This record gives sequence, C-alpha cells and structure tokens, in this order.
Amino acid sequence: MSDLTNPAETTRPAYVLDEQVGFILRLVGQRHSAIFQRLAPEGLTTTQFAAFVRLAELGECSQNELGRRTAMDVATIKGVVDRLRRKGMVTLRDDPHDKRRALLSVAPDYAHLTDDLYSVGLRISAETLEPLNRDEQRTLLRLLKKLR
Amino acid sequence: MSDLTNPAETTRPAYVLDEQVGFILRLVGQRHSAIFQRLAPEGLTTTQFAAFVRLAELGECSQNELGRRTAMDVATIKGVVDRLRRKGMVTLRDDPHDKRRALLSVAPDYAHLTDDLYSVGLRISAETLEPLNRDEQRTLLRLLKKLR
DNA sequence: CAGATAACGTTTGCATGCAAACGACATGGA
DNA sequence: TCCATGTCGTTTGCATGCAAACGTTATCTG
Repeated sequence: MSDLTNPAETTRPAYVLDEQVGFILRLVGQRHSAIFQRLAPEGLTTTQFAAFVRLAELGECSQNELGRRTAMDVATIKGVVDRLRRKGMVTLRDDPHDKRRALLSVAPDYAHLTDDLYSVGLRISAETLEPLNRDEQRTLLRLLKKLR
Repeated sequence: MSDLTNPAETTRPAYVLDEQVGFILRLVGQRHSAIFQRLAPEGLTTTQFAAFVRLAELGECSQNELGRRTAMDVATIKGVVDRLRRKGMVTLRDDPHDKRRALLSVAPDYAHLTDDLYSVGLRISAETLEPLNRDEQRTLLRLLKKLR
C-alpha cells in the first residue's frame, strides 16, 4: 500500500522510466538503426536512404521540397543531400525558371539501384518487426501511424 | 493489375517508404521530441531527463554504468553528463576504491526536482499517446517493448 | 608475481536533427 | 512599378548517437 493520507497517491500511476513511450521509442529506434546499418548497401544511412528513394519516386525536385517530403528540416536535408552528392548518387542542375533553386535527380548510374533498395528496405522492415506475428505487425503500424 | 509476366511481382509487397517501420518511427520520435521540449523544465532534453531520473533512482553510480542503464554509448553518456554537470544538476566525486572511476550523484539542490520530473514525464507520455484510447495505448506499449 | 584481459573514462570523426538568422530571388497586390 | 511576403538555399550553434582508438587502472590467471 502507498500513502493513504494522500488519496491522489493511490491512483496516480508511478513513473517508471522504462515504461514511457519516449524511452521505448528510442530503444526501438536504436535496434532498427543497427539492423539498417548491417543490411543497407552503399553505406546508406536511414535518412540518406529515405531521401534517395523519395527522389527516385518524385523525379526532379528541389532540395527543400525533398526535405518536406521526407520530414527533414532544411538544415538536415542539406547535409543529407551533400553526402548523397559526394557519393555520386544524386546530381544537380540549375532550375531554368527560378534562379533560387537547383533541381536534384538520381544519378543515371544509380537509377538501377532503386529496385535493390526496395527489396533491401522490405527486408530491413521485416527483420525489425520479426519479434511480432503478422497481426501484431499490422496493429503496431496502424497505431504508430496515428502518432505521427 | 501489376506485371503478370513476373509472378513474383504480384505477391511481393510494394515498397512504400511511408509504410516502413523505420520511417514511421522517425516521425513519431519527432513528434514526441517536440512535445518533450515544450513541457520539460530546466531545458532538459530527452536523454538528459532519462539520465537524471535514472541517477536519482540508482543513487551514486559511475558514468559508464549510468550509460548502460539508460542505453547510451560511452561517448554519448559523457556528453549528457557533462551538460548535466554544467547545469549544476549532477555532481561528481572520486571513487575511493577505484582510481579509474568517478561517482555521480544528483546535486542536493536538485533532489527535490525528481518529483516534478515524474509528473511532467507522465504528462509528456500522456500527450504523446493522446491520439490513442486506453486499450490502444496499452497495446502499442506492449508491442513496442517486444521490439526493444 | 607477471601477464593477459577487461573495465573506466576520454577523444576524434562522422551523421543526424532542430532553431534561428541571413541574403537572394519570386510573386502577389496596392 | 514598388513593396510586402514568402520561398530557396546556406550557415552557425547546440545536442544526440555510434564507432574506433587510446591511456589508465583492476582483476583474474597461470
């Protein structure tokens, strides 16, 4: 029994760090990230992977636009794009209609890579979710999406 | 219909970035982090909060030990502890029995803060999970814990 | 006791991730 | 046309987060 002189004490849930969503999310993120790093080709990180795949979907696109479509801040997407360019996976040309912009696209040499990335991406997700059965996997994704 | 000349094409799930666990986890983490930053006192970050609360639970403890108990790398926990010390929230003394170690503890001036942190922590978790009903919240936490 | 092994803490290097401020350019309406 | 407003890309500053290497100190084993 806890302190009965304070009625609130008996109903308020105790704070246990290991039970908080934020803490658990960080742990799950760490595990996913380790799986990702082991399976992803070209030394791609999670964000680089997301940006590259999204760019392949969209075709030509500006840097900030790509950032918005992948939920990355302007400062973050800049770093990610810089590294993809350094790897030669993404190329850039000036937008003929807007002097502020540059248009990004997947480098021709790497266009074929997208199919590989799709299959690797599915494998990474499968391995991350492996401790759950099919129903649990569907449920988890459904609930997580509500928290976006 | 997709390409029937390739039977695998019809059964393999299509890769959709927005449906992958890793991508969704990042988005949920972003939302949680924004809530956290809005509600947490003393400018505490998620990791600083976790380290401080854990240290309060454990009493005196070495830096690497605290890192292990909060799932932080030696390099990461070092930075976190440095910042907590700079805020004056954590103090340090030499371990009398082991010259390699230092013993961390919550600074006396901040010992009273832990109760505040518990209630704020609960509020942060509640707000993060707010889009879900009670059953869904329990289910989500149960499934997430399996993925740690 | 001596040598291997392991733990402690530190540092460097790299990659996110966000806030805030900046100059350059586009575009709308007065 | 001119001006406000917004967008584009950039930079700085701070805080994780991990890998790898390092010197120091404990501890275990032969």
